[in-house]
Amino acid sequence: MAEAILKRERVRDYLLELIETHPAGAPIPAERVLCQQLSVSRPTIRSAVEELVNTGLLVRQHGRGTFVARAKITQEMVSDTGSMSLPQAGGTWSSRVLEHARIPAGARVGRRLHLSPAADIHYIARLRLVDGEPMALEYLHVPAQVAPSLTLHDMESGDFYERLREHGVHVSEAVQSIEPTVVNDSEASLLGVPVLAPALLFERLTTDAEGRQVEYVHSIYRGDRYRIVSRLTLGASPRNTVDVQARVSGDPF
Amino acid sequence: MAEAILKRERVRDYLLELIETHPAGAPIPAERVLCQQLSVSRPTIRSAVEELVNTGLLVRQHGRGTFVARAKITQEMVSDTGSMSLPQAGGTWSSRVLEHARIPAGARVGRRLHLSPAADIHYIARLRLVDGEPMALEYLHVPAQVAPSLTLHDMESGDFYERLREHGVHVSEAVQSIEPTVVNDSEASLLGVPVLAPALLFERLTTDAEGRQVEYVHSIYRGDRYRIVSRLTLGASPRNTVDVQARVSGDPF
DNA sequence: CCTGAGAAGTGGTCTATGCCACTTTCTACC
DNA sequence: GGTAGAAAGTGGCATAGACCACTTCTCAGG
Repeated sequence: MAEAILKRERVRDYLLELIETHPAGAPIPAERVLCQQLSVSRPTIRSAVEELVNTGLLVRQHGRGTFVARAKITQEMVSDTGSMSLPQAGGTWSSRVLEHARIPAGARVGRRLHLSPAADIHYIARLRLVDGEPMALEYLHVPAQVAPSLTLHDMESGDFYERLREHGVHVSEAVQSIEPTVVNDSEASLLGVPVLAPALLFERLTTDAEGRQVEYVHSIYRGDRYRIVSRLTLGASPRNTVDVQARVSGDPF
Repeated sequence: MAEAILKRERVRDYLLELIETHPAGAPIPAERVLCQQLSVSRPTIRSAVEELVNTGLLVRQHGRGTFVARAKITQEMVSDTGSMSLPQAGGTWSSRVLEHARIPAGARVGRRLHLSPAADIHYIARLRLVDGEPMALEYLHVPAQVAPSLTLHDMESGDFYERLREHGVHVSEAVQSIEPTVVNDSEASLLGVPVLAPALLFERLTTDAEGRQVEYVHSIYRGDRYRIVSRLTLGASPRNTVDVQARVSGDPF
């Protein structure tokens, strides 16, 4: 499999170099200049620049130029397309399984899933990382009765709801709550933040087409790395509606 | 701000029509066909399609075609009030004005409102209560230049955006971020919670139809009394919902 | 000295076109 | 009948060029 060296990627890498070596706010060469320097056409340049603008590394200003963004670490906002999961920010997500078992639900989880505390559930605890850095702790619970043959591999899969569908469970809706909290000792050490650091507590209860509770997720997200951003528009529609607009564009300084 | 009818937007709207009228998984016309139908060039088509792919409404498959995405995840924020305000929980809301002045913006607020730090703003700090019990602290900033004759009464009014409209300011959109934090000494005493208690920090930057920043709001909500609840449904159309997304930020304001 | 008009440079949009890579379908050969 | 291969249709990448909109700077004219 030879390297399919795309010009667009070559340009992007070149720009990333520039971004790293230039201070925030510094201008990068004009698009027409880059064309000559890299021997590619302007649309190709624009495509590469656009990608970096979307990820927040560059800021374009009409008539002035293109500049290195103020906060270089800002990542792109991603709308999760297929699977109904927690909102995921840009970067490379990975996860490490901390614990995995088939255990009784217990009182708290049992109440949420409308189960007897003695009923078995599939349980998995994961540390979720972005670019190798801890981002969140996630505790997933699925009643054993709902999907008896669920495997660890199923629960680790990126498209978990697809796997559930293969087990005959058709997810239909979920109620999610978000509240602020602070991390305790064990959470702090797993996430690599100080004890009592601010964090977001997500809870999600998912229901299938037959009205059964099929999943309860409890997550702790690092407050210093995670933030919820929403864009509200007042338009023709009667409510505060917004069509999926992915980006909150680059913050001019 | 006149309509600068961009072809790209025309194509996008046309595609949105198709997406709404076609079932999930249905193919949309080939790019070269769309070119003829809409009398635009293929790069323009591709640009519009790309936007919708990024927002998760379409799926492209090399060699096969472009299809309406299978399931869109939408997240509806429970917000009872019609106007574009912070989500408000049940109960009787009231507020107590803590401070009110016309002062220079200062560096932090100035940067968000795109003003010189020396530019005047209307400033009001309020303690918001629910059923007589403190719920949140709210700090509202409006550039004096935008609405020179704004009064305290205007800013205290329930329908603040309606008052702004009477001053010739037509609010059009806002970007809001939510992150976890803990309260400091003064916040703690005002809210009646212990120091370091978990809280939610809301920030909202509002823009008017002319693209001016017209309002910056900074609020601290008690974590023990306030929680965001959202209902996620699978397969619904994104209309009349608020899509919440997230981003990683290394430089929180 | 100040001011305003224009030049020059920037990003923003769009066109017309070519070729490549992948998938599906149909056909011709065995 | 089965199968390999060509053909057709799709999206993926890239080019060269044109014109527009906005910003900044310069310089002539007051």
